[in-house]
Amino acid sequence: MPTMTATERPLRADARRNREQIIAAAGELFATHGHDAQMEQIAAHCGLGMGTLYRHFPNKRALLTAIVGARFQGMAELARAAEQVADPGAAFEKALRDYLEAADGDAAFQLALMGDGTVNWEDVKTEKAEFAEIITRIITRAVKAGAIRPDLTFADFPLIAHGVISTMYYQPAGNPDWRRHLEFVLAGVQTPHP
Amino acid sequence: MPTMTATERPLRADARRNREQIIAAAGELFATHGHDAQMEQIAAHCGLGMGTLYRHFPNKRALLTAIVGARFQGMAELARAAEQVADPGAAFEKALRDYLEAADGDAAFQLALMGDGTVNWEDVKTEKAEFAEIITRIITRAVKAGAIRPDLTFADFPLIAHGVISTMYYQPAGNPDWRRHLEFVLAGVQTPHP
DNA sequence: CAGGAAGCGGAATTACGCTTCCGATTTTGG
DNA sequence: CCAAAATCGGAAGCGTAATTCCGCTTCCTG
Repeated sequence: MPTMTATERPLRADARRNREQIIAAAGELFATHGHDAQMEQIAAHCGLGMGTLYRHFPNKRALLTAIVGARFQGMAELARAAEQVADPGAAFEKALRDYLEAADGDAAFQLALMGDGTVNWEDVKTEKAEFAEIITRIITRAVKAGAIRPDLTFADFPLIAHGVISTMYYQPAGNPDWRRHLEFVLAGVQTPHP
Repeated sequence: MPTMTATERPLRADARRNREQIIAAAGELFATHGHDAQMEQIAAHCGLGMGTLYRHFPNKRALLTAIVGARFQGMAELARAAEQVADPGAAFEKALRDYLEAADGDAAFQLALMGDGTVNWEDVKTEKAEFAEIITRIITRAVKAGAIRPDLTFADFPLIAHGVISTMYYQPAGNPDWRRHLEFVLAGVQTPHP
């Protein structure tokens, strides 16, 4: 029950402020340093003490999970936008491109997407399902239109995306190799010629 | 100067035995547990003490590097075999397939190939160069024969291979998803149709 | 087969980072 | 403005795993 907060009085003003600061700082530091970002760094970055940090998030994993949840909402947003593209093939391509573009530069999100064990997926179930649903629709439409391999399913989306993401992750930030990698993958996903 | 061992007396018999045991055990444990394999586990697995382990390898990184070096020699062997295939396109495909097949099930080698920072590449320069040379020849030949994209170079080999390897690594061992991923990648690397 | 160099064992040392604790401080409701 | 409740700060506690140290043992040479 991640967010079963029915009868809960609103946070005290300072607490809300701090919580936001924490999420912002942690998002930034995790993006830069991946899971190696330290709790102390994060607290310091906000000018807060450890106690405060731990009052808001019981442990590092919970903090990371909260951030990944937020990122996923952003992804769903992007996917919805891609869905608006008229051409089914172009819509799929945009969805994939935007997804990767969004992951670029965010080491912790990359790790999370690749499936290292540092996120409580239980607590992001909803956000993830929302995203999956949209992508599924996009893929189905593109397949029906004959724009991409007919055997492509939603399960392939993480597969191919994560491959490209690993190129991002294990390369110095800013290295553009992954875009070339993406071109190969996109070519491979096209409807094969006879 | 990694191996500038000119005037070096041969290891004592027991020492040589132990060194081999260490490499074997470490190779196994790193394969199974990745970089999380512990030095103590490795020592125990050989029935040796920590001191012995550290006499042979000054630290964990050196041990890992030694093992990756050995693996790379194996890779070069495989690449040479692939080069014997008459059809240039098939040779390339075999080289890629065999490379990945060899990495399957070896978590530490996968990490190393993806480029996490746990290997001293300096100390494996030779083995790596040897491998690169062979793969370069294979790619050049396949390009000339028109079997694969004309813009493909050696630099793309790690790129596409590592994408697939990340699917291996971040999936429970034995999961075959990466083979499907590989099919996409192979399709994407083919000469594009007009 | 004796002497000494080369090796070995494994407990103790270090280092590092997450997490906990609790007195001090700030906010809020009346 | 006051007292209770909610928050905060940051030093101390812990667990983990690499690495070091050094007295003891085993192999090799003459």
